[in-house]
Amino acid sequence: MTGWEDVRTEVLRRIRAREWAPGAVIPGEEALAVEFGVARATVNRALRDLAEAGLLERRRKAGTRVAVLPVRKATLEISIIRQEVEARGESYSHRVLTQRMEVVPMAVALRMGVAAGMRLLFVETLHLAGGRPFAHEVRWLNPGVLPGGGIPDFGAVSANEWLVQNVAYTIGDIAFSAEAASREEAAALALAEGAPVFVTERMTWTAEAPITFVRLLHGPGYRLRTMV
Amino acid sequence: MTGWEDVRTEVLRRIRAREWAPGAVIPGEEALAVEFGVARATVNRALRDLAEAGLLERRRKAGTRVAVLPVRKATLEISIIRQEVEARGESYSHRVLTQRMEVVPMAVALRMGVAAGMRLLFVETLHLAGGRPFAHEVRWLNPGVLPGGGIPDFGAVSANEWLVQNVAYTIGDIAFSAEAASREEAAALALAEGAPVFVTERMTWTAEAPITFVRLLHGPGYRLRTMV
DNA sequence: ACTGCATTTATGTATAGACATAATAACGCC
DNA sequence: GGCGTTATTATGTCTATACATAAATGCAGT
Repeated sequence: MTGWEDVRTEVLRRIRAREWAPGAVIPGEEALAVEFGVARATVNRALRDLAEAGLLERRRKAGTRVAVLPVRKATLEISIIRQEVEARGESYSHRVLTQRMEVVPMAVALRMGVAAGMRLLFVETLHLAGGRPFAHEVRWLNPGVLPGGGIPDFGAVSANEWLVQNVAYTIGDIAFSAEAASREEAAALALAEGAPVFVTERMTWTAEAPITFVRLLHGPGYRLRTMV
Repeated sequence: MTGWEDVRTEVLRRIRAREWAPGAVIPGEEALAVEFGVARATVNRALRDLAEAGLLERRRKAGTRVAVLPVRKATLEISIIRQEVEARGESYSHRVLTQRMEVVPMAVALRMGVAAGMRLLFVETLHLAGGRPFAHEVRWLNPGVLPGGGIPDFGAVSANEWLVQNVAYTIGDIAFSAEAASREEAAALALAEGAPVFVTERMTWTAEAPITFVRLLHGPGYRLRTMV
């Protein structure tokens, strides 16, 4: 009955009820531990959790205070396209439209942090849900990171899925935006030119080298949702 | 030198190096604790952290295994528009275009979980960065949750900021999409009709009642970024 | 074989005590 | 008063131990 989640619930209640006002310092861990009749470590676990959620701000010596402007942190699950399609109950397939070594455009070279004029593997893929275009993907891939040296067969497994399973786990960053579809993009997705598309751009690194830059387009109707 | 973060680093290295293959069960906490010369609680902290990141899957009794398809979890910081504008070094201002009690459209009533035909407070706001339109906001607000009963002055503080600071902390969900701007939306944002707009829709609840439904539009050039 | 119960086991969590660390606050010096 | 040094203090983390809990496994009885 007195686990760290109970402590978190009670602290959350006090924040919501404004018993502890935004910006105010709340009692120390020691004091709360005594009050709730638990160990300090238990209070610590609860407060740390709330701090990670952005509701509390903690600093050594300064104590813990209720966040004035709680930065809401939403968590997105970036799933593999096949999973996403299959979760909708549709059958997934994909077609590789282009696959060749190509000189990277300046814009991509800058984002990937490689020298301008460098040749990287360029892969263009159309993802289909139930036979209809679902997403259009353009990807630049650093062949240096591919294990075995050879270029895998992206016709069998999609590039993203292959990378996730075969290249070391990575760090990266993602950006979302809305753009008007270019002529080529519109054609691939069976849309009118200039139609609004949802753009996901993902840059991925290992500790040392850039792995891949992906630009993924979804047509109208696509929604990216946060988890609860 | 042997903190939980060191343990996490080493475990992460083994996953990346495929010393522990995806899907494979890794040694138990006890064994790792002995190997690393730390307490089991320290190993637990490290493994729990990696599990939260989606790289490990843990089940009681079954043990800990390396995730086969690691669902990448990206975290977004949903900041207040004023902060976002000021972070760009531009001056923020906003204009309330409409504010009145209005019968909710069916679509909004369904999402908010209120009865069709109910009257809610409707607020339409234009957010400006450096005097230029930055975002267009449409909001339905449940007046029942407003403390004091009166309707606040959204001309002075923006609705979002006021709510964050004055209403109890809440739960909600967010969805993003790309749409074509309607005639009215385009006019508000000084865009051509049909231009692609980045749409953020946010639904917020307290434990009991719906608080607000927001539809926020950003014009071309807007990018939503994840944190590292 | 099959079903249901008991056993075993790995993770989940709680605890008291200790030391580490960062940052404020207090002090003393010029 | 202003500035640098030291003391204080709240959080951060580690340890050892204990018990809780979920779930897979094995056993027994039908």
